[in-house]
Amino acid sequence: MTTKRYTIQDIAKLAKVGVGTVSRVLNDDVHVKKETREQVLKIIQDVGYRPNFAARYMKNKKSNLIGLIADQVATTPFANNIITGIQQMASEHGKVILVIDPIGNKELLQQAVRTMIERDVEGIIYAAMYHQEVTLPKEFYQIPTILVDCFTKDRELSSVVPDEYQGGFDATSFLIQQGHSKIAIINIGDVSNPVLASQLRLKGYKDALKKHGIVFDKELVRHGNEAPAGYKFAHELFASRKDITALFCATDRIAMGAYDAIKELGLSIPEDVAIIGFDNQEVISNYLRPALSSMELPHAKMGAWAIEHLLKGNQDIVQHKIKCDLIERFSHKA
Amino acid sequence: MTTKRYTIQDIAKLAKVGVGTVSRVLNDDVHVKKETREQVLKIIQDVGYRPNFAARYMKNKKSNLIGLIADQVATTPFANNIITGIQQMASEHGKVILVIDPIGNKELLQQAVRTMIERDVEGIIYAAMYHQEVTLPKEFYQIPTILVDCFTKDRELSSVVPDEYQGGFDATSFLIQQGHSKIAIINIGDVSNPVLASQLRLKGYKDALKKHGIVFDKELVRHGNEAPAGYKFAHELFASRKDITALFCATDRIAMGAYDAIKELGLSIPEDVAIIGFDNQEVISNYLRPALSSMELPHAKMGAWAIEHLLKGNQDIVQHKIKCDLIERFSHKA
DNA sequence: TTGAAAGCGGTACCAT
DNA sequence: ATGGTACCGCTTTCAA
Repeated sequence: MTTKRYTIQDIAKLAKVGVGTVSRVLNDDVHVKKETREQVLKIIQDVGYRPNFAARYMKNKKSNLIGLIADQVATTPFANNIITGIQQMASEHGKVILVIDPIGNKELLQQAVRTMIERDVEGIIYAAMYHQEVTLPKEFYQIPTILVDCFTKDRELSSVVPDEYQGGFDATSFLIQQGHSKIAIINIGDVSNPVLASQLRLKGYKDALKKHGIVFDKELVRHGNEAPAGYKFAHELFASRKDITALFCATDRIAMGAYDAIKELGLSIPEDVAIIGFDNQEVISNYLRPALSSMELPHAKMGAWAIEHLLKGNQDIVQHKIKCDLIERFSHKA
Repeated sequence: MTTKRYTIQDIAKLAKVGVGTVSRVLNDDVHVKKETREQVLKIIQDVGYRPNFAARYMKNKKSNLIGLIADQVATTPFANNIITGIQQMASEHGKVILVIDPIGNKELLQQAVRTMIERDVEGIIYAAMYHQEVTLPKEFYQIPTILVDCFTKDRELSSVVPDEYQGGFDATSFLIQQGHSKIAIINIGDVSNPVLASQLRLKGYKDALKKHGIVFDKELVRHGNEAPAGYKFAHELFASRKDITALFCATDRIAMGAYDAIKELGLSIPEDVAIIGFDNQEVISNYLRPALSSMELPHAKMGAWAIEHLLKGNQDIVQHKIKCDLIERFSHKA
């Protein structure tokens, strides 16, 4: 296996032409006689020759490489979506992706950027596992970088994040348009130290209420994480307040827990209560009974945007937000 | 931005030494006077010089690159696990990963291998989205390749797959040891045209029964896909056969549907029925109430094995199976 | 239309 | 311990 690799010289010799000529046919240069071209092509075929990329690079200095630093992909259920968005878009532009996961380690991160710089990537896309502020080593500032689902305090690196506020606003507005006015919300995180997404989604919720003249009732909001919180708070909410007819869960996982509680309470979805989730984590939203309508976190779109912005070559730094769309399923009336 | 890139010549000039010397300090060669080294190092620091990888490669011919072709990552909920397994192991060996997703397209696949050959990857890891037979273009055969979660008919490429049979066997044995003898199974796929995992898991189930002297009862087996099948068949099963005390679901998603049916039937997990899933798809198994015990598909381990086998440099082709471990949670009695 | 040769940025060998 | 230089595989310019 891994037999000797042929070089352009080998091909030239075999075809009894100069290396220049071989190079020309490789690059579809018109200045090659038809027969010569065919002859060379045949030999290339026969021996299975492939030009060496590094050698090419030495001349033209185009790496066609994009670095993707995806922190803690393992624990990120959405990672595939962003990787796919990036990868697909990149492929269309003839680019190839180098991935490194520094698994939350500062040193590995530093090393990752360096590796990428050494390989002369045309840019780096740094993706966090959830919408947050990050601090990055200075190397990032010497090379075109796009942040996905995160941003730096100094705002000197371009970023693309979901529009959490709009998501919260639209989810709530949708419920209101469906005729609901007593809309509870189980938000993510801690009231005292809320994550960004939490604050923004709640603000969207409040503003939607206000816009429709519904007074905000703080008894209707809870904060917690994951399915157990959804379960616990849905129980609390529906036990204490019989007037609630709709529930907005800041996470599909929270909704998953809420479903259990609601069913235990003998309430029916969507007849007695309408539910909207957030994240659109398909394994959950699609398989819940009834399937859960959810605000989609635009991971693939963020990835695609990142690549496009990178390849545009425009060095302006921009902070871009992408809309969260409501994916309608069956957790509310039509 | 992207100011001129310094070369080793620039550094040599600035440090007033020869390029050889700079190269030596870069490679930690001992034959450099301490002061000279420090001087050079300082300049490298100051200007932020990083050696060009391609130029290095031209001499030593080591790409330190591994190609990962992950087909349809987007639709594969486990992709992160295998990517992580590979990526982490690779990093430890100083390797870097080039990822391409041919999204199920033959032509893109062909192109992907070529790109990888051009970049002189040390090997390719091809990962499928679920355990299956695949047919690969001939280029794969000219370069060290490891197949993850799949294999070729000719068996001339090394592969690593989960031990589905053992998974089915162990899951069933576990239930039997818990005192169950009426164990239903909702398997994946179609009876008439079952996927490999389906056949193997079922065989494991049957053999475990036999080993413990329990006669196989074909009324206790169903075939279907995803949560809706789990829901439907669990209803059927428990309505018609009151003697069933345990259920083995060939997929956590199937179990998810089964949970709903069982709860609707007023049965309790784990008191009335014990359940074991398969795949250990954490977003589901972890968040179901009660959390679902499940046979883990060893994605990360397969990825790690693939890299290790690749880097061992041993060109023998081997078909490797990895054990599926039972991740115990709360869907059965302790 | 084609061949010869310089040069990309490193490494390593040969002198000194 | 250090500098000079050939060379890695390719592209491109120059001459023929």
